[in-house]
Amino acid sequence: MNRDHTCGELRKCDAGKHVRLAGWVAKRRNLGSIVFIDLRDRYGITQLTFDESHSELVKDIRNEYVIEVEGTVGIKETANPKLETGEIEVLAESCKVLSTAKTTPMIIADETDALEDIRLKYRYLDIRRNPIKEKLLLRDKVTTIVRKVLHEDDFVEVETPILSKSTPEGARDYLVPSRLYKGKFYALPQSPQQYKQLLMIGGMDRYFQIARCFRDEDLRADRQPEFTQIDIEMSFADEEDIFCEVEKVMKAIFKETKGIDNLQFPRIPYVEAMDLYGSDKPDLRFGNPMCDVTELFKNSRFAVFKNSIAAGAIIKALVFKGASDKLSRKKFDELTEFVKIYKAKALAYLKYENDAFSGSLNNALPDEEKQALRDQLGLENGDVVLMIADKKSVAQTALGAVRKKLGEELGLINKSKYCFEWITEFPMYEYSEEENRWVSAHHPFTAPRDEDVDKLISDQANCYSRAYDLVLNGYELLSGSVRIHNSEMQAKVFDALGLTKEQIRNKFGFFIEAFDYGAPPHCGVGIGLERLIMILSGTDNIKDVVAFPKTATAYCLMSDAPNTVDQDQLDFLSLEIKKSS
RNA sequence: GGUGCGUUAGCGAAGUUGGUUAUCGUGCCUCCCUGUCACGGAGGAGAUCACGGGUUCGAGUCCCGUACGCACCGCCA
Repeated sequence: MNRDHTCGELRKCDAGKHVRLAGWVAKRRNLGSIVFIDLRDRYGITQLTFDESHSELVKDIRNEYVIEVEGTVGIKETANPKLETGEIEVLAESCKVLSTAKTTPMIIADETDALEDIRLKYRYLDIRRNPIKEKLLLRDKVTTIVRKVLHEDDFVEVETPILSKSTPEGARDYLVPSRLYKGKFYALPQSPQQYKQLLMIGGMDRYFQIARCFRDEDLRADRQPEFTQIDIEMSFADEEDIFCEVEKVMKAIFKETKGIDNLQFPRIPYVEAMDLYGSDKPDLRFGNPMCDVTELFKNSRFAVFKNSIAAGAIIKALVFKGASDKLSRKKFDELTEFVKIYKAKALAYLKYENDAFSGSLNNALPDEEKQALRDQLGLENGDVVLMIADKKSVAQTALGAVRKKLGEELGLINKSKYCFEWITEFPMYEYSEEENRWVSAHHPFTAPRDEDVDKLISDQANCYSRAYDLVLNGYELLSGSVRIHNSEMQAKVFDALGLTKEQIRNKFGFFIEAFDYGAPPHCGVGIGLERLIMILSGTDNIKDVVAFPKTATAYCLMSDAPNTVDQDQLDFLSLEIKKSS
């Protein structure tokens, strides 16, 4: 054994003990004939003190050397309140170098000097830093809680294949060429969706898995190509059962990691969320719902409004109370550019100050319309109202994005709050301009609402499903649905998606067949583990909570994956790389 | 697929209207220092200014392209 104690555990009461520690040299302070060394391991930092008679021992010790030290625990003359072990030091009597280290390319401390790309290239050094280390430890704590809670409720952890079958109708798959079946490919699972449903048919009843998922789509600050899903499925259950189970898991996690036990889980139908917040994942840590003022301007003397409405547009308005002195002309110009990202043509605004209006709409709108607007929105002095007139989906999402942006910038968000909400009754389908057909909004195994069964084929635009998301602080934390469990219903959905019998058999054959042998009603969710850890640890960067993350172009700066392979490897797989055009 | 921003010693940044030896902080090395904990003090080394092309008497600085990084839109059943 190189050590009998860790660098995080010694306290005042250990004074006088003879101990042996091992770890990394975090910092060396040489005061002449007395030398201090901060020794770091996973558990913390302990100061080693080498007095005059021992300072020769550490003459050649440099930062990040791995050393083993024996000594006696002593009390510091003045304590360091910043360290858990700040009251003690170890008066070193020996020092053995277990490993030397070159000068590191980044400073290894809570506050490093390096930017993210250097940290990713030397991720093993980054992991020595508390901010990253703590998130990995939190992740472990959360999965431990999840396993405990679910096992208590009779859920069974089952592992499903990583080498699986390409999923049509979804994200792009990562493919793995087969050696034994030339020209054929395995796909890495986008989620264990079909397997877990087959486990229900297999009578597994209550299943979960901490499951790796892979999606070959472009990345974002909250999206990695491979990620982990806490995947849950239960039989003989509906929304109430699964919501209850998920809420139980969330309550346990927040209780044990944050000491919070008053979580609320309100439910908002999708249509209402879009209407009020312009998002299917609204951040409810602040209010500021949008209002529909289309009716008010139907016969407006402002031609732009009137004509837009006549052409099918709606007008959404968003009020920020008391924000008039915080939003400058320059800010409105910036916001006008911002909404263009979301395809909105323009952003109009009015300020109401000293019982008078000003702003881009002030001259365009007659007094009576402005007063009507003031009355409908309940405007008071100091308020600002932002408006977008556009087709419904654009007006909603663009103004919703403004709500989110200004909520952040005006400091309306209470960062210590955790606001969950269930978004329910998602649309069954959405129209794909690319493919010129209706595609599943969730996935094709999602059950429709009972009252919308007759719209499955005849009225796809107004057909809603039993799919739901759980949102936390504006992040989509999980998605799930009640699944279809009878073949007739499933056939109708495939029909609505425009799939031929041939396509259905090729794409979903084994899966559909299973439903002919007795499928229980079932439903489930997949919880995005990284997003949960991000929120719990207060970061907005998913890379911070992944041990070895990829860059925005899905590249690993540390290992240089993906890489080229030897010709024999390609030959085994009968693969040939096309010369790029 | 698209938009925007960025790339200058190990790391992080500054670099003005194009002008001579590229600046600062930190890290690193050497020396001094017995109570530091972001120790302090003195000295030193360290840069093909991402790459390729162009404009110019002259380019870190202006233009074009490429690569890489970040964020966003599309995409993510």
